[in-house]
Amino acid sequence: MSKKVTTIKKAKPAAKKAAVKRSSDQSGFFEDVWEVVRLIPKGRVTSYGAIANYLGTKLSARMVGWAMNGAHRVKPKVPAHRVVNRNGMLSGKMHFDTPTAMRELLEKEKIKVKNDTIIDFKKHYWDPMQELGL
DNA sequence: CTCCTGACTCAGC
DNA sequence: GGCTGAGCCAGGA
Repeated sequence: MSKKVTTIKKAKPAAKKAAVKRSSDQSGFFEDVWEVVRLIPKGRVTSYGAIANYLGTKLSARMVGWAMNGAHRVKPKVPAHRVVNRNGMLSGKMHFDTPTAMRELLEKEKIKVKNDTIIDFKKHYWDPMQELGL
């Protein structure tokens, strides 16, 4: 059975934003992700794989996105809008308050976004290992 | 405790 | 060159 197939669900409900339990904030892994994301300079973007690789979990870029899931409830604001998939597509825009919030924020950073995809993504690409120094 | 899903990515067809 | 399948880890039901 495997997966659910490729039918990508676009219209996804806002889901529950409540149910916020700050009990498991010791994940460590999550904090690391948020920290790296917060280190992303303005006008720069990075991919999940880059962060995952920097953390050493390159084999699981998913976890990075998972960490973002909690980024909404973290105290310091996490520029999740600067984190996109390796394609530069705003995959997580649907998880923002509004589907256009991510694009608005990116455009505010002088980053061109077209069709939910960052133009010249490679140019705005910010590698934590390269900038932070492995 | 078990099963599944999930903001990804790579490899295979 | 686009789509399918499988792998990864962690948290929620």
